[in-house]
Amino acid sequence: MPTAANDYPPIAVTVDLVVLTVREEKFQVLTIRRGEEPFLGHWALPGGFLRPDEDLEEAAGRELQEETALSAQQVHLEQLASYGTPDRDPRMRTVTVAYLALAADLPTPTAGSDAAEARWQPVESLLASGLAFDHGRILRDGVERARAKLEYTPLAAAFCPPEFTISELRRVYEVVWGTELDARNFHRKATKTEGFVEPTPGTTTRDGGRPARLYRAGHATTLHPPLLR
Amino acid sequence: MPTAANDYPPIAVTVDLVVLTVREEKFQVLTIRRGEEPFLGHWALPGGFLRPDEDLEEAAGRELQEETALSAQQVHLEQLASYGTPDRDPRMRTVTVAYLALAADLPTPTAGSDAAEARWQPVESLLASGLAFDHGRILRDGVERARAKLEYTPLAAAFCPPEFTISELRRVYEVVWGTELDARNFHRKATKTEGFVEPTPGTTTRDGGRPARLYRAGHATTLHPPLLR
DNA sequence: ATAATAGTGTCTCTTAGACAATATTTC
DNA sequence: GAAATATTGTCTAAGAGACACTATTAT
Repeated sequence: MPTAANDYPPIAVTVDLVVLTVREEKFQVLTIRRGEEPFLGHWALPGGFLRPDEDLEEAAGRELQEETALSAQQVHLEQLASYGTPDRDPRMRTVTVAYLALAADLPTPTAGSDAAEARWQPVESLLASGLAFDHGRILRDGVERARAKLEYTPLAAAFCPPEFTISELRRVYEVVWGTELDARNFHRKATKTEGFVEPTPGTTTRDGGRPARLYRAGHATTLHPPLLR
Repeated sequence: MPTAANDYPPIAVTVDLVVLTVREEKFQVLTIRRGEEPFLGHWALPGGFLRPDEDLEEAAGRELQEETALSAQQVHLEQLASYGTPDRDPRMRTVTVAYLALAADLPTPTAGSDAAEARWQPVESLLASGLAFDHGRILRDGVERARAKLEYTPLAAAFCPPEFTISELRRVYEVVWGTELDARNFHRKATKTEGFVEPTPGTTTRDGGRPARLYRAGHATTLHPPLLR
């Protein structure tokens, strides 16, 4: 209930992105190398200021476009959480709204409009080596959100190209969860869970062996029953 | 990545609360009647400005204390989401971080430090009659979050007093979900799901009939298996 | 005794997980 | 044919939901 906005010093609002993908059989995140202090040379999550006339999700989509050349149509984008610890940025008081983006492993340039270096990095090693600001915590939260959502939503398909095989979908689960799944039981569950995947006429042999049917993402928003870890 | 904060006009950051409880067999939310324009006389969610030295959750806890005299120890408090549509407040640009609070039906004064009138209202009728600002959307998101979390977390106990019966726990599910559950099957699931509830030595007859064993909330953070709707 | 709520047992159906068997490719 | 992956089928154990039945209180 704003009553006296001027009583308080201004707070900068930023939007940060946790862009996740499955790449080379590893769960990876898009990082930017910082070109200035503080944390010069450290890796950080991409992000930037909220502009005066932008909605939050709009700002997230714009940053995504600027940093990855991925359009919001090609990725799943959802709000993750906000972070506002008073000293999270030593220069000024900032509150950041973090967004989670899940993308297929496209041949992404990963070259942003900034001169800053951009790179995909495996989530686990990056969490161990550390990130600028409180981005380690943000990444951890994003990874946990993604892992949890695979259980009860059809979101694994967001890590796949528009048409994919059941094996490709299964590998997403295996890489994101870090577990092994029985290919035969997974096949049955994925194809029988209402609205998870829908078959296309096509097949492919890109994974070797017998040709596999190609599927598209279904229309379900929730998996019944869930695919438990 | 803040580079030039002064390039942009200041944005006010507020914290709003969706405080939910089960009261008189209905799913209710704490509302405040607005004492000034805009939306004078309309119902709104409690909330206020983020102070210069406060973390987000700290501000949420403070507002909760001010509005309900409930301490953060007595309620479950978690971040819900942030809302920042440019015109969400006609007076100025604001971004609000909404928190979800789940409380037992204590004999709450519901009299805040403000002179504003505070009242518990049934969620459904309030969503139908409308709320100030975008608080209808925030409430809707909070209600949906609460409903979903009952499925796979032991959070229903947050709506109960420290010691409760299985029937009281079941009524939480029935009221929040708006469904009827089989008392016998529910009893078996609740008591057998690892870490959901743990028995105490006591019993009570406050619900009538045969004395019921009293339980406390268990230590689990996730229910295996989930209690599906 | 009757009403009310608590709690246990039983039965059936569905699903999960283990794993055998078959199908269709490439080399 | 051998190797690789896809897909279907079968078996067993566990959980969900329907519901009979027993237990313990108040009136």
